[in-house]
Amino acid sequence: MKDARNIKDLLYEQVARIGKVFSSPKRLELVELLCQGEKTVEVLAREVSISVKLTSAHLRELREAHLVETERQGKNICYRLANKAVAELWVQIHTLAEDRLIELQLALQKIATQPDDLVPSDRDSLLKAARKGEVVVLDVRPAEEYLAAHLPFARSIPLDELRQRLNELPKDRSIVAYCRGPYCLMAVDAVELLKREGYSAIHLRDGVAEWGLLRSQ
Amino acid sequence: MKDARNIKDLLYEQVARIGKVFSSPKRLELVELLCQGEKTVEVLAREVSISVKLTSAHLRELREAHLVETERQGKNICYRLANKAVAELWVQIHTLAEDRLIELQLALQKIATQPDDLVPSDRDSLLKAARKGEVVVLDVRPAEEYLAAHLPFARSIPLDELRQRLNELPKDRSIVAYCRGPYCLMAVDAVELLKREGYSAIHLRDGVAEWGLLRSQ
DNA sequence: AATTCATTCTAATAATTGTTAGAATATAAA
DNA sequence: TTTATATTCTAACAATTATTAGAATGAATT
Repeated sequence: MKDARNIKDLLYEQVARIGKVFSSPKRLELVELLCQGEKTVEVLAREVSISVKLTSAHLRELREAHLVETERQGKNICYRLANKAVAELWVQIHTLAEDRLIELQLALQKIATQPDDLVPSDRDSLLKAARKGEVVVLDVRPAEEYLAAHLPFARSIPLDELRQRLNELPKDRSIVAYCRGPYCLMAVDAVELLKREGYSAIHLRDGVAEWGLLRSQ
Repeated sequence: MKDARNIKDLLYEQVARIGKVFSSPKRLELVELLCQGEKTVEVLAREVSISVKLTSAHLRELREAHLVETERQGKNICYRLANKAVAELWVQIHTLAEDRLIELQLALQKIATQPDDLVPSDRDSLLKAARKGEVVVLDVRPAEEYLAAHLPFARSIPLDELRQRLNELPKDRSIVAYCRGPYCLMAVDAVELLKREGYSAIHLRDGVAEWGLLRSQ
C-alpha cells in the first residue's frame, strides 16, 4: 500500500456522501416522507413547505448518494427510497438523536398533550389486543400511504376525513392512532379530536418505518 | 397545535445535529477511531493526519451533539463515545454506503490484494474454528485498543511488532488478521507480510464495531 | 405542431462550515 | 510561583452548501 492516507481519505469521503444526506433538516423530512411510500416532487415540496425547486435540489442529493430512485409516471416523476436500509438508517439516526439530545426530548414531550404514548415494548401487547379486536389501530395518514404500508390490523381514516367519519369508530374500545412517526403531528391532532368527542384515544408515536414494515428493495 | 411547521422544523433540526457529525470524512474517521477505545486529542490528530486544533474543532462538534464524552487524565483530555449506539450508527452508515455507492465498492476491492476476505456470514464458523484452535485470530491494532475490546479468542500482535514476533505464530494453521474495520489498512499490510513470510493468512474486514462488541454506555 | 405542465439544470447570491493562526485556560512539573 | 504542556476558544478567511431565479427539458394535452 503506497499511500495509505490518500486511500483512506477517499473511502471516508464516500461514506460522508451518505452522511451528508442526513445532515439537513429538510432532507431528513424528505426521507421520512419517502418512508411512507413513493411521492412526486410536488407532493414532497408541499409537505415539507419549501419550493419545488429547492425540493428538487435536495432530491438530487439523495439521488447522487443513490439513496432514492426515480420513475416517471406520466407528467410526474416519482421518488422512492432505493432500499429498506435507508429507512432503517433514518430510524436509527432519529432514535439516537432522541436518546442523546435533551432539547429534542423536551420538544417531543411538549407535543404529547399527555404522556400516554405507547412505547416500543408495548408492541406485542398492542398487536395481541388489535388481533382480538380489543383496540382499534387507526392510521390517520393519507390513504395512499396506508396502501403502501400500514401496521397490522390498522384501519385507515385520513386525518382530514376523521371528523365526518367518527361514526365508523367504536366508543367502547380504545383507539390507538398513529401517523408517519414521532415528528408527524397528525396523530396528535387525531387523538385530540377523538378525546374531545368522547372517544378513548391513545397516541402511538411510531410509524411504519419504526416498525420496520417497509418492503425491501 | 398552533404552528405545526415551526415545531417540525425544530424537531428535524435537532436530528440533523446528529446527521451533521457523520457528514464530514474526518469526523467519520474520528468516530471510527473512538470505536476502538478512548483516545486523547493528540493521538486522534496523529491518526487522522490533521492538526490538533482542527481535531479539537471536530471533536467539539461531536461533543455538542452529545455523541462523545470527555475526561481529563492528567495532562491529557480523553475522548470516548457516549454510547454504544454511536458505534452502531457508524457501522450502519458505512454499511449502507458500501451497499449503495459503486465507487466505494470499487475502492474497497482495490485494497484487498485477493478477494479472500471473510464475509459476515462466516462469523459462526470463524468462531467455531477459533475456539477449536484451528485458526489463529490476530488483532494487529495497537495494544491499548486490543485491551479495550477484541474479537473472541483473538491474540494481539500490533502491526509494528509483527515482523519481530512472527515466531509466535504457527505455520500450519490459517491466520485471520483484523484491525479497526474495512477502512483501516493495517490488517491488509499484516496479511501481505505474513504471506510473504510463508504463512497462510486471511484478511477479516470487520472490526470490533462491526461485531457489536463494544461495551455499552 | 404548439402549448402546457412538472421537473431539472445552470448560474448567482446568501448562509454555513472547514481550516488556520494567535490568545487563553488549566493542569503538571520544576 | 514559574514554566511547560495539552487543549480549547476566538476570530479570520477559504471552501462548501443552501437557496433563489431564469432557462431548458421532456412528456402530455390541445
